[in-house]
Amino acid sequence: MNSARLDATFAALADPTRRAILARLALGEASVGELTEPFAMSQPAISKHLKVLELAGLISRGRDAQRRPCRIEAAPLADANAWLEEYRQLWETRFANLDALLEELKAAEKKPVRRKSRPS
Amino acid sequence: MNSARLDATFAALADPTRRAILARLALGEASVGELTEPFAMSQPAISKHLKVLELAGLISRGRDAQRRPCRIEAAPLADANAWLEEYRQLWETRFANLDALLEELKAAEKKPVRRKSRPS
DNA sequence: AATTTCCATAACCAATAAGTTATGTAACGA
DNA sequence: TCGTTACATAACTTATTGGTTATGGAAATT
Repeated sequence: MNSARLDATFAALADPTRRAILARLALGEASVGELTEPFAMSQPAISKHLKVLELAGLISRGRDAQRRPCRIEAAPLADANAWLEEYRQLWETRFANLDALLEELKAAEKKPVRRKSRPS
Repeated sequence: MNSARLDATFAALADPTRRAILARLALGEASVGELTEPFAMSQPAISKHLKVLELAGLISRGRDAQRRPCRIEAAPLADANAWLEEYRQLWETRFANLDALLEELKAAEKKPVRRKSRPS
C-alpha cells in the first residue's frame, strides 16, 4: 500500500547478505554476534545491515543482557508479497493474451499489421 | 535460485518509478514515450529505468519503426515471489511458535528464568 | 572497581544510483 | 535528401550504499 514502505522493503531484500540474515532469522532469534559469525565481514557491517532491515520493519530487536536478539517481522513481507502477487497475476494473463495474439498473427501471416498497443 | 538475479530483481522493484512503469506495462505494451509521459522526469531518466528493468530481466524490448515497445517478463517475478513466499511461510510459522512460547512463559510465570534481577 | 563481552556509532572511502543537459543515431515522412 | 520523430548514449553532479577501522558505552563477571 505505502510506496515508501515498499521501497524500503524491496531495497532491503536486494542485498544477499541481508537475505541470508533473514533466512537465518527464519530459524529463530539470534544475537548480532551469532548473525555476524557466518559472514566474512566485520561486525559493524552486519550492524549496518541490521539497521537497514530494522528501518524497513523487517526485523525488530529486544534486550537480553548485553545481547540484542533480532527477530523477524512478517508484516512488510506480506505487503511485498501482495504487491508481487497482484502484478504477477496480471503479467501472466497478459502473457497468455500475448501468446494468443502471436498465434493469431502467425496464422494470418500474409498481412503485417501496424497497430498501437490496444489488444482486446 | 540465483542470488545475483534476485539482487537485480529486488533492486529494480525498490524504485517507485520502476514499479509504476511495471504497473503500466501490466496493462499492455508501451513505447518509451508513452512511459515517459505520466512522469515529471526527463526521457533519458526513464530510459535509464528501463535499462535497469531490462537488465533485471523484468522487461524486454522490441522494434516497431522508431519505437521500442516494452513488454513485461514474468519469470524473474516468479522467482522473487517464490523467495518471498517461502520465507513468509517460515516466518509466519515462526511467529506462531513464538506466540505459543510466550503463552507458555506467561503460564509458567512463577519461575523466573533470567538471572537478571534478584527476586524480591 | 576493573575487566570483559556485546554491540553501536563515528569517520572515512570507493562504488553505484538517480537525476540532469547535451548530443548522437536509426528509421520514417515529405 | 532533409527534417522529424523516437530513443539511446555521454558527461556530469549529488546522494546513497556497503564496506572498513577506531572508538564508545552498557551490562555482566570477577
